[in-house]
Amino acid sequence: MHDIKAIRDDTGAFVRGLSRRGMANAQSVADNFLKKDKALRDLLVRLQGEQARRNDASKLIGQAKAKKDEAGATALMAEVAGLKESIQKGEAEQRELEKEIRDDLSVIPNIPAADVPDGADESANVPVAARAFGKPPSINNPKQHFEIGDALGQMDFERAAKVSGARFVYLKNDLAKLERALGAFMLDTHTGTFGYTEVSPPVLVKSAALFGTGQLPKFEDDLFRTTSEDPFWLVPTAEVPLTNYVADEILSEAELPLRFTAFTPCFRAEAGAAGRDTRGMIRMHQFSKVELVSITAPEQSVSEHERMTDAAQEILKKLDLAHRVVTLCTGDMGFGAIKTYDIEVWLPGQNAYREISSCSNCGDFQARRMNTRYRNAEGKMKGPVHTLNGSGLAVGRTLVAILENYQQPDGSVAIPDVLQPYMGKKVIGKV
RNA sequence: GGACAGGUGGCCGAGUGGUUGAAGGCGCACGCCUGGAAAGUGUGUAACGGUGAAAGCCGUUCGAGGGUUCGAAUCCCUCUCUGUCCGCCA
Repeated sequence: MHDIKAIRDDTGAFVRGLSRRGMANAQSVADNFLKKDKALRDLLVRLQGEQARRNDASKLIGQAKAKKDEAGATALMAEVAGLKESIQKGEAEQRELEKEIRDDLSVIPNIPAADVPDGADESANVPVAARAFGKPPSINNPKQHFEIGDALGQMDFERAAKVSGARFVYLKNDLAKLERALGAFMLDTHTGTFGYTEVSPPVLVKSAALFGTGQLPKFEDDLFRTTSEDPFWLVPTAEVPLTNYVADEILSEAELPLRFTAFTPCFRAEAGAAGRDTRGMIRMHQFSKVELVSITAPEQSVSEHERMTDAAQEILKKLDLAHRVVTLCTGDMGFGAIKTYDIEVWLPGQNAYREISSCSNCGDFQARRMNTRYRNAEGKMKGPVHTLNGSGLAVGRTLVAILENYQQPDGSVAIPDVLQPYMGKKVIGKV
């Protein structure tokens, strides 16, 4: 959520930022805000003058009554009665205008950071050379993960379709255990090496939480929800409950940054993704993910973003999986982000790098929506915090990457060294 | 799901229609006192918005939203959250 004052004070920056995102009518969008903002402030000047007169008169009425000056009181009451209608009308107008501004504002995306490359879509994303890791392994006739899983008899899409429909899967035996092992390994790394606090959060949340992180109101179609009047929503990512943990709170500067990690299922309707990644586990309605969230002071967020990306990459490094990192261009970034790194892991079966993590700095955008602020040590209010989130990592896709990168000629799958203690074995074979 | 009790400033806690943005306490800041500290003592300590060069002035806010009234933290309605008990239950 943008600060209307920021739009007023530097309209040019607002328009340029939205234009870089590909919004064609950014200027008229800004003009609309300026017009409504002016109308609201003009209204407030008038309304507050009337309220001040009413308040003064009401105090005088109290004094007159205390002195038994009924005539004086009656005269004052008559004066205030005239103001009443005008004030009530003005207040209704004020509510209406404020709601309009908020509703308009709530669907405007964040402004990209200065160092984010311009571009319309993913083809304009820019690799971060210094973050590249490893080389794709040479594998003869590599199989895709669903072929491997099916041959092992431990990955069953047919039965999942019978029970739940498309985009669901049953994992069994060692593959089910591998998912659990990955979650534990990722959590242990983030808590042990990077100081994140492990959290087991709710995965059903109220609408306000999804507004806070920016999924609502604009992206309702991507979400699953309950049918109740006041619905619960299934979280599309643990970013939602982890970030909203601090919603409507005033934090103290000394406790920042806060770092949370959680291993949860995620639920996405994948509306509009028809025909994409229809085979295998790449794009599911339900998948598990280890999420990273940081709440920081504004001046900390840029370095925290690098640190968070380091933490996510560390998982892939320990698993010895080749990957690269790209800076998303303006046209490919999510709604709330000012800058995003995507981590893409090599999938031999697809002969391609595929996204396995996305780490975003959201600046104060979510903090404004959630109303999360902080005070300094002297107790002075410093304003909204910054928030960041990243996958550390998508567990389902990590499992896919392990199957495809560690596949053996005999159809078995070697278990990466760091996971062997969690799995209690070195190879996954046919049961 | 049912019953009852509650949501007041950074925290605790008074306050049931009138000069209350809110007593008192804690905490915090600054000063006095002290060799230094503690104790004691004095003063000050909300957010958001409007206006203004600034000082300041004005408005709004006592869980949220409506309403009654000249005037609401105080009365009415709706919602929400918390606590306790009952029911149900992994």
